[in-house]
Amino acid sequence: MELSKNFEHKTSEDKWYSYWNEKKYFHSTPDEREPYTVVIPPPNVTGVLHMGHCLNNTIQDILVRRARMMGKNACWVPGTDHASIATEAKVVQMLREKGIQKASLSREEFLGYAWEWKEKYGGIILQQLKKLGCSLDWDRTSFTMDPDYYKSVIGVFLDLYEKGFIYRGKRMINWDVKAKTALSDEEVIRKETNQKLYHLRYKIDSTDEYIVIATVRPETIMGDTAICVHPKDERYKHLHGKFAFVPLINRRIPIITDDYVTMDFGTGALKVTPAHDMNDYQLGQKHKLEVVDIFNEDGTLNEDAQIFIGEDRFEARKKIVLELEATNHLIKTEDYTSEVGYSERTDAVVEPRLSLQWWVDMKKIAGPALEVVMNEDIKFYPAKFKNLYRHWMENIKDWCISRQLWWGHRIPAWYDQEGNYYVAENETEALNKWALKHGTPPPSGEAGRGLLFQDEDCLDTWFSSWLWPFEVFKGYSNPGNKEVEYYYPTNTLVTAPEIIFFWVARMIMAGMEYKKEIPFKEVYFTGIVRDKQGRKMSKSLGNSPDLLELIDQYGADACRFGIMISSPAGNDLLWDESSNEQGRNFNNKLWNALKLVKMWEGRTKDHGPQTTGESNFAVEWFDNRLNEAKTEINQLFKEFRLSEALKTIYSLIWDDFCSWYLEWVKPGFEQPIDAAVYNKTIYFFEELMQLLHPFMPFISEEIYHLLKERAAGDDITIKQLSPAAKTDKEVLQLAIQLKEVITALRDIRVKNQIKPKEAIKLSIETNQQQSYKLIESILAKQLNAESITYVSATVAGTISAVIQKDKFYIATEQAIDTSSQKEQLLKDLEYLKGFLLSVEKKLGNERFVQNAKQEVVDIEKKKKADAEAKIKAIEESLASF
RNA sequence: GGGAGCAUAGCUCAGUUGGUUCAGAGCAUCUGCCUUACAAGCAGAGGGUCCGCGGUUCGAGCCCGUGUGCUCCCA
Repeated sequence: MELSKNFEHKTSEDKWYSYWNEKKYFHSTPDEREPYTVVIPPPNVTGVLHMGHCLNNTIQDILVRRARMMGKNACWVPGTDHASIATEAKVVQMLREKGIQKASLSREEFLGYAWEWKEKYGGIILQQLKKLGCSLDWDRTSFTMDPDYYKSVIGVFLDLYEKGFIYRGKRMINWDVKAKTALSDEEVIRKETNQKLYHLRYKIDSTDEYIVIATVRPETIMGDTAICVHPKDERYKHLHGKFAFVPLINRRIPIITDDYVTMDFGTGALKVTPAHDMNDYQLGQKHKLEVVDIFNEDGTLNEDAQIFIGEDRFEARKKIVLELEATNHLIKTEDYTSEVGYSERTDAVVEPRLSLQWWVDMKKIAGPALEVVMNEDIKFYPAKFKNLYRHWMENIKDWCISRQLWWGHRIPAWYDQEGNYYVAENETEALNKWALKHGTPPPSGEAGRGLLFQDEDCLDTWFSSWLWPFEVFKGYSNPGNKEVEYYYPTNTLVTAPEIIFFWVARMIMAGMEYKKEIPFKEVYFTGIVRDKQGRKMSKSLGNSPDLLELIDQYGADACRFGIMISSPAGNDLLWDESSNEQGRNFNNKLWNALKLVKMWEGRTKDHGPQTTGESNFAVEWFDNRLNEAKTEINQLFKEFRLSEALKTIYSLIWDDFCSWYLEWVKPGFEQPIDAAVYNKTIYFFEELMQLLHPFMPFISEEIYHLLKERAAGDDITIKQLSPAAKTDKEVLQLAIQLKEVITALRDIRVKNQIKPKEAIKLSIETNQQQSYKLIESILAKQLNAESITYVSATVAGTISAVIQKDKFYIATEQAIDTSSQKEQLLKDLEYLKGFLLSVEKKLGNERFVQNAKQEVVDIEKKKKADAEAKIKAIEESLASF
């Protein structure tokens, strides 16, 4: 069969992915084998694949595919989460484009549109994972709002409420004015922002004096209910207990003292706005200050502001500054940088807001989750994240779980007219609780209707995704079922460190609370994908390439290679498109090696002229080298050093297999190849493809099938890796020596400008002639030597070289440039003498000989002997000039 | 303000109880090759005060202290 010039990734990818799927290779059912379970970090339904997904999912696929090839029952569960804020924003936008206002719709109508949107777009990202080659069990695709899953989320809420772990409370929360919902602390991104610090003066009551405060938020002065100074601040001592007037609205507010105030910041006088600042709120509670909330939920000013009613907060800021200036209240303006909170999803500046929300009391649930990480029941890779985790867990704050959104799990709480609430599975249950409280029989049918109304809010998305590791197996909705018993705890969680608190910590809490067992045995934290300049890839910067385009251009295997080769374990990676080129080039290399081997297929011959030492040694060596590499790779996988494992495989294939082995066994032009060597070569190639398969699944499957005819079902995806065999150190060592000799003598050829086509006559002066006999014909072929002879003295009129302890003489037609040789030998000699000196010094040091381990001393002695032998050889060579 | 991490070749990084000829790899660079698998390639080469300073040790890229620079997380 004629092979194409290059590997054609497009046809190969489609062909093999659908083949694997048809064969159900990725589908898992419980059996007697050991399970290897991975649940995908559910991508957000609104998302499309980006480089972070590429890294994260490639890693998972590598682990899963390798487990599948090592006798495990591998199960990788796909799915998505409902992403309440992001999805609701998308749906609202879609409606707006259709000319529909959300406010004009009922909750049911809105949810109808939302589901429609989810059905249409929500699966895109999962389809994209197929393009990447991910071996997910598609029959298990889960969604956090699937009916059973939904019920479980509600069930968990009820249970935690019953246990007293959930409460409702009025507290300061992060308010997203765009999405009009509360956010948890983790959903707020702090960014350095350039601002202005305005110095404003407030008139003191009954005097002509003023007090000057500094603020970045002049638009909130209408919410001021005090001015606070440090009790020891001499500048303000005479004002203690007095009152000041808020400019423009003339509210009379007290001047209070608290050592919370930093004297040397601003003017040392702080305006206190309890409704609109976290710290001011606490100060307000301590001093029992009035709370004046001047904002609407969309960030515009309300009637309590008295002025600029209906204006947006930032518009109001501009206008009030002008007004303050006009009325002579603005003293000066300074540039100032500080951190401002932005909504993770909408990028709106977060408004601190006093609000009644639902909370999880984290101190009650976090304990066991800290324990299992600290004692390494759950192992973190890299381990440095343990510290971060501990710090957060030990300073844990309550979790605000209510969101003022419709898309999500609706909070199962019902209110009566008197403001009492009843947490229950459904309205009937709530009515029962209401009846119990009021000492009446539960109303039925029409009588109960309209009596209670359900909480309008829904739950934080993470309140559903923290159940993911067991609920994808219905571990809560159908406890003790066969699947969850088999697959849980899962094995490896692969995720980004930025969601360690959002998700990882909370999954551990949920696992410990509801399964009394860890949710996963190890967590592998990937790095962040950055661009060449080290900037995080993001939509707003526009520095994130389109992954599907890259796959189209380079192929999925090349993209997987590109991201993995530049990804040191657990560290951020600087990704550059050129790494995909490296992947594509590697594909090309593999393809060409295949073409070479296939050329031999019709030309095998039993005991042909190629059955010589060269092939035997080459085969024996590569067999050992392969097993040596397998052992290394096993170890690297144990330590999650996947990038290193890929580098090892890359070098094994490119350098050892292609550059050395194939050249050593390659027959002359149109010459036959020994059948035994050919079969061994096919076997080696297969083994290499198996090692490579988890990293580059498509081309490895393709080549596996082109190497020879395969029986039905003989596919690399499910072929089991054979264990690493013991290696013969002598063979490996001899090959290293052989390669060194070839490289050094090639260097001499280049330096003496001997044309590649020009044959040389090689003489070797050595005391290990037996070893050279084994590799003689390889040497001859690799160096284009027409003859190799063994000598016991210098050969006159040749180029000489000293490699290790042996001397080599190259006879050529060309004139010899002895000066450069001599120069090189002198340089080597000088280095060796210096080296010898340092070794002798070490050995002459009594304390070294006494203190160092015996093997270290022995090594030094060997170094000394080797150096002396080599010096002798060089000196002899030099003498012959 | 609190905590964590990093600093090794032009770039990205290995360097695993301190001890081989230990100063490495890949990419990039340079030189020579269109050698019948591969120019997306082959052969070869150059390149580093292991951030500065001090200490421990027979011995430090590795351990300790300190300074500098950078990054991240939390307030």
